[in-house]
Amino acid sequence: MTAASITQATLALGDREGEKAMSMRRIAAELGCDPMAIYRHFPNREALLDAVADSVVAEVPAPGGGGPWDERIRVVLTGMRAVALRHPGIAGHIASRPPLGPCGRRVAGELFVALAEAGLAPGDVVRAFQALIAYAAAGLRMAVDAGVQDRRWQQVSAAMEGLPGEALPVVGSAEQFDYGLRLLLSGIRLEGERAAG
Amino acid sequence: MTAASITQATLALGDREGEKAMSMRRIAAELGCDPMAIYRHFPNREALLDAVADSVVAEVPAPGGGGPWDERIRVVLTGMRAVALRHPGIAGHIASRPPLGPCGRRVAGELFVALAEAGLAPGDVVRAFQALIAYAAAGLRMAVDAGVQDRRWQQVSAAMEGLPGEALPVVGSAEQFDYGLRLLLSGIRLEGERAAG
DNA sequence: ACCTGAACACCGTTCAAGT
DNA sequence: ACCTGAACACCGTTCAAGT
Repeated sequence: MTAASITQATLALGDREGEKAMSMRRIAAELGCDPMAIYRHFPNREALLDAVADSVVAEVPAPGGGGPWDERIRVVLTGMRAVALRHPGIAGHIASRPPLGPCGRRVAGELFVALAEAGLAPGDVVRAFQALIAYAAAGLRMAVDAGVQDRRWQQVSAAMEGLPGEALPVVGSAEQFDYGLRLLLSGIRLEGERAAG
Repeated sequence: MTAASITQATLALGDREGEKAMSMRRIAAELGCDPMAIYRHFPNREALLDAVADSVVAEVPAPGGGGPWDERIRVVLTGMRAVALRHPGIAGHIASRPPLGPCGRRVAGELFVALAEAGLAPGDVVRAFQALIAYAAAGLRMAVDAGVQDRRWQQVSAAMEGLPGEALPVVGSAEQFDYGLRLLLSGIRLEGERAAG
């Protein structure tokens, strides 16, 4: 019974049975221990889920050092989305509380470096970073909820006149995510050029 | 006991005592009725919260018809954020499930029209719309969580080298939200010009 | 001192029993 | 047929009692 074994069991349970299965009682049952035994390694459920989230973020690929800054940001953020969706149980948690453990900080560091390379002023690096993380979290949430929300979203889109109902991009899809990410990166590129020139 | 009176009581309870106070039992106590009485007007708690969310979105200001498309988008989305933050109990729900009731559809319609005016192709209107809504939802969530997360976010920002710790924008602030929104709008403007020219 | 599990204070929702 | 509230199947966390 270590913090790592609890984290691992929680992740496995979430992968298998979803978000709601990761309750203190169910996790304890999975480990064959008393629910209270978990509190010896984590102060509360939130802290445990943070640890699980960070363990998932560890899988996010590191972009090669050489490429252009915008491509590196795309690799990191689409990687984060893909990795989170491979673990459906914890994906919702990652989407609502961007993980800030050691692995989360590594990813954050990569984004900071790339944004500085884009030519942004230090304060704007932080602002753009937060905007990117916010967008990534929201894109992930849309993907997580897609099963539930798709029909509702399609309703809204279809209700708008003059739009071909059949050509609509799927809500929460990788393509949709990438489109918005490219919009943000265009805005950042422009801002960096403005600051530099 | 109408759907409207239940919605109103739920909103008042949430404003007063926060998200967790809006339980079926607490709402029933507020109304002086049996918890099950609510189920005659709403199939479940989710549907009730959707109705509350939509009633809040009714307060979102309509932009004047005349202004430029990007300014109108800013008015609508910053208005949505401000309105939601005036109702802290339901703000979290609005952030995670963009409201798609009648009032939500009115707001969506305004965004669609503005994006078409920007010169985007129909399919890209939908894509950009989803990106904007995702960003708005995420910005709202950051504002809602600011009390909880601020210190954690500041940690990450402060951990990055070469950044002046004192000049950091406040996480979830209106200023931070506006910065990211302007990045997206820059990207959209560029895309519209590219499609037109 | 450490650990356990019973108990507390809740949930959303079902459903049988009453009118 | 309509309505009520007891009951079901859960929660996260506290804390007293045991070792």
